[in-house]
Amino acid sequence: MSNYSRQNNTILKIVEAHPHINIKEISDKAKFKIPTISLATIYRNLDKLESHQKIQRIHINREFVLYEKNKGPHHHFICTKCNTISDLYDPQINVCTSCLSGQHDFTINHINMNIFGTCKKCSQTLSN
Amino acid sequence: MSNYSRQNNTILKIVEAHPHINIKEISDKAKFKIPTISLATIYRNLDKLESHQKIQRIHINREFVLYEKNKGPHHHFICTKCNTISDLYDPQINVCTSCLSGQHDFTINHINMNIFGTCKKCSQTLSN
DNA sequence: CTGGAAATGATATTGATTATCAATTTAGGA
DNA sequence: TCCTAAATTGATAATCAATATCATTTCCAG
Repeated sequence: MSNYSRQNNTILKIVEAHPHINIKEISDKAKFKIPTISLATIYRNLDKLESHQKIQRIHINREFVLYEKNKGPHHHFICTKCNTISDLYDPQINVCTSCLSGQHDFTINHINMNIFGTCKKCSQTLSN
Repeated sequence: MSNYSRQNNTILKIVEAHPHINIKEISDKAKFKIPTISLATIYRNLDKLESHQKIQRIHINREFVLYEKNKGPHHHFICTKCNTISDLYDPQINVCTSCLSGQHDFTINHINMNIFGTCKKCSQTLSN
């Protein structure tokens, strides 16, 4: 029993098929599969998929809103030259966050970390 | 020689006087000082102050855009119950970030970390 | 089947931010 | 002090992502 509509399944598959994807790209790909799909339906289903924890919405400085499939806790590196985004699962981060929660009088639900810099490829290209 | 306009100085003082402040509050306070000030002027000067590194703009999950005076590198804890924002200068974070930059093949320019959770006060209130 | 709930598509609306442009202010040299 | 060019401002229009509305369609449980 698929509790989800065709539109919903289509959108989920699209998000799952790309490491990070924005609304425009989701919309284009969804309309290729279902030409009549409405933008409102896309927003609605992205919201639903997120609240059902099938996908995650990530925000990079207001400029970018991207979706990715739920990969569990991780962080992002953004190259400010080529705008490439990489996932970071560095265990050091977890060590760090457990330190934090021990040192402060608050309980942590989740941590959102964006690391901005220059990727290896762009560093090499720039040294011309 | 103040290279800055009255509007600019007024806006800077307002931002400096509050730990974290949003556009609406800035606008209200600025209009109290300069009733004819335009919203466009506020946006323009906030942009200018940010590019001159007098203030920093922080983004909390697209919902909130806040301004704060330039306090150097730090991070934010957001209580999801009362929406209070606290600055974090934890040295562990710096240790962590230098680890990161050593372990990956990218150079870090800056790190944006938002920690979401429940503050002490709200934790106590909730245990009723 | 059938009726009510849920989801959709089309479109209008909202709200934050940016763009435009004429009018005003500012700073510096004659 | 006066004058001009550049910078800034205020008012307003335009943009754009996201949300709201609502009639229509789809989906199931009975």
